[in-house]
Amino acid sequence: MKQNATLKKIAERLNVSISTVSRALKNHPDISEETKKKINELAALLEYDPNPYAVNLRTHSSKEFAVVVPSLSNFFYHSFISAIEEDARIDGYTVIIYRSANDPVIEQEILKSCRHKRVSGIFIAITSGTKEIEPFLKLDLQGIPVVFFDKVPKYESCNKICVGDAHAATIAANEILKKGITNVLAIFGDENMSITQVRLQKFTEIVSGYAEFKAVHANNSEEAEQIALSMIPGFEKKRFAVFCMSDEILVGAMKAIQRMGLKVPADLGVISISDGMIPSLFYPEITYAETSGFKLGKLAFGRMMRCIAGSSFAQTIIDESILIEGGSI
Amino acid sequence: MKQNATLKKIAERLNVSISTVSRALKNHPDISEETKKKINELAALLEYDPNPYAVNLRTHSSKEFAVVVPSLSNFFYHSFISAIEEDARIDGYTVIIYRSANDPVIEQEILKSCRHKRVSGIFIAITSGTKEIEPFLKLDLQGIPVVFFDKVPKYESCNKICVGDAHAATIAANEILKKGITNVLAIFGDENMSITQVRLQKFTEIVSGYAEFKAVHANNSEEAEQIALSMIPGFEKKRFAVFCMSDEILVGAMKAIQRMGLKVPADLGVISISDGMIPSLFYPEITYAETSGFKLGKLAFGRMMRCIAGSSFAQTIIDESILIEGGSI
DNA sequence: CTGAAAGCGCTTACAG
DNA sequence: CTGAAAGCGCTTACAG
Repeated sequence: MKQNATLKKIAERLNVSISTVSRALKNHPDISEETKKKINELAALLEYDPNPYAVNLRTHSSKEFAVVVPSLSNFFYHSFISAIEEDARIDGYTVIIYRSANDPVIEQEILKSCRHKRVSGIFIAITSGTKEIEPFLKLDLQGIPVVFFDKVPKYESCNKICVGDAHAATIAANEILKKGITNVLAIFGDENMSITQVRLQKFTEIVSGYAEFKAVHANNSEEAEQIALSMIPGFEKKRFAVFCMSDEILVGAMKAIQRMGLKVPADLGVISISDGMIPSLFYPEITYAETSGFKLGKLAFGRMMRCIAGSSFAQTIIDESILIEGGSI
Repeated sequence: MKQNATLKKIAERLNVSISTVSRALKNHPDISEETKKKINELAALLEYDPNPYAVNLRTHSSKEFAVVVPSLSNFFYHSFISAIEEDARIDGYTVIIYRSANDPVIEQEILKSCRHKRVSGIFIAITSGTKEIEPFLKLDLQGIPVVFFDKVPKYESCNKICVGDAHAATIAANEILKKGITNVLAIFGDENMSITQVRLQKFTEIVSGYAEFKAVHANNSEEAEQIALSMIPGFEKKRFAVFCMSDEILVGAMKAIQRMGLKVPADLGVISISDGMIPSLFYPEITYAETSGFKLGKLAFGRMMRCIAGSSFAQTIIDESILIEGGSI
């Protein structure tokens, strides 16, 4: 088993002190060019890399961000994480990803682990069962900034970066009206989720008066499929569209549409709110109001860096959506 | 900013030595029950938790596993990681997830980071561009076991846990013959991946002689779509099926099929190898040979624990698949 | 320009 | 049963 190089080994081989090696490697101005040169050469040869545990123990900083998500198999979070990683790399931070499995107990354990590791900051989408937010605030007080994203607590004074639900619903609703659709089946998710409420309210506000529409709720793909199967036949197919609030709903609705052998967009239009992965699986691709995980990640990272720089002013940032046309409406 | 409790603080408050506190907290038999009791009580009160950096610096072990995957938005990896986390939790290990973004350079950086952190072990699905495996073998020599899964190198003597590619291909091929299909378009992935080669070889072996078939390669969904678009029209639609080696291929093929307005399974059959997420998005659902990430994770973890226990005997474990019927063939 | 020394928080062989 | 001491690998104020 090959030993890792240490400052001590380099110092011994070169007959200098450990301090000098340490300084030379950090390009400290005190050290002569000559000394620096020979130290850096040997370090390269030995593939020296500082032991992060020792560094952390000394400096109390880890240059490591944690991202905590309920689930990984989610294109939205994936894009979010990509954005964080992209920016973190530039600033010399490492990103570690934790999965809470949507379990508040596991979430607490992860938090504890982050605290002990003194991560530089935490990006987190909380579980649907997360009740207490004191542990998060405590971290903030200990100097570990917490930036909530997507699934955020209701509590006011914390850093939150969210998808603009009202805006996304507005975009989708406007597109429906613009296309001259007059009959709409709008399928929403779980009635208790705040994101459902916001999307429903805004959508209704815009569409009502201009189109006949029916709003229904489905708790999962199967329910959405059943609803679509039973309700679509009742609509006059002319100038008719189905609006799906989320990917989950869209998947169910599309199954029903395929099952009934209907053609999109000839027989009916389809429009949804999505991050774009699921809509791209169909032909024609589904038109959607984009909620971009990537953009959200960029915003969150910016906020985080400002927290680290000392801005303790909690702030809510909301990301707006744009319409991505896919030919389904 | 609240300070974290340390052994020293507890020792001072209780007028005992640091050594005693350390031992009491580990339930060392030398320490009297009485002393243990008061120390544990204060530790609980102060929410003492050992500084992992200090522990690691001393003991050279982290009780932390790394899982490295090319992508997160992948149901297969998600199930794999769930299985690892489930088992790791039981044994007191933490799991950290790294994303290589299918970039060999980032993969190397992650490896370096794992080495410096002296993780207890690494589970890795390599990138498609990974050429050198010495860095992995070096880790193994340094006492950090590496268990490859799913995307594994060709090199013989390493720990590999794979989907039973030959078996999955066999199941799919047999189902095709069983259904009386005589014309097959088989779309495979990147020719350089060993998984492609194995699946292609086995599939060919079984189908040839019984059906007319054409095997082609696509490096991504778009290529698969183009291939399907250009080649499907050339086939006699009677008793014809498309075989897709992976989800990526399936997505492309299904887009082409929808685009051409063909009906599944009336016009043509479709069968694939998958973990089951993508096949369930269509109607009818796609029939597939199941490769379970969860089962693979359980196998990989078992192998890892045996490595840690000292079994240096490299071993390839293969997980077998089963056929999940969806009505597409 | 360079080095000796202290200390981050822990573990553990050694001594008593 | 308990403690003093060394040491993991690093950084940095202090001294020269």
